[in-house]
Amino acid sequence: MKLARAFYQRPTLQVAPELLGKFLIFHSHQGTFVGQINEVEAYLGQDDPASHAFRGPTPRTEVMFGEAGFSYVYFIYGMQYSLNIVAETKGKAGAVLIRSVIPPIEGVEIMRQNRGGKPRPDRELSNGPGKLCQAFGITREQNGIDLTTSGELYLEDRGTRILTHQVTPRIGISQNTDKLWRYVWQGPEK
DNA sequence: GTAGTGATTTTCT
DNA sequence: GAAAATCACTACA
Repeated sequence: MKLARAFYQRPTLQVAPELLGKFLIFHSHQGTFVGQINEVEAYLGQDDPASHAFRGPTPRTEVMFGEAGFSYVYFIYGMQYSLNIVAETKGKAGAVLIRSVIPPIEGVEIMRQNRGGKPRPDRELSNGPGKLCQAFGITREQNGIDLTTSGELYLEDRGTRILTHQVTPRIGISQNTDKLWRYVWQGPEK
């Protein structure tokens, strides 16, 4: 079932690990994409220098200060988009970066086309924040979507049980790297 | 398998 | 003007 507002309206560090194993679903004009989340990172606000929201709200980050359960999509390194899910309550910044969805469940052929049409193993399609957005066709048009009311983009719990997951420092940042706010799930049993 | 580096644009200082 | 929550390609082992 679709995750409700209450799931997101909790501390970011609590929401982040619970997103592991959930399904990311996106109905675009291209078709339907589904993937299972297996890697996330938590980004706070005032207490996290690595967060975009650290210096207070700006036009880019205002959605992180808004209601929980919204999407936050930003452009980075002149090349790629990244998808976040806003947590915490209204007025308090916090978001969870969706780093990876493995395996791609639905729309795999369209994902491969979006990723350049080159022959790649499935796990190469969406095992990174930039790759996942490219595969799903997510851009800033998907910024600020309410995941609890939208029929376009949302998260779903299909009853997956997470037995164990790893906790490590976050990737690609240069500040606050001593915090273990990256959560990695080994994925479904093979 | 690992290591090094260029691409390219949004955003804030 | 500088830095950035990344990726792909190349070289080499």
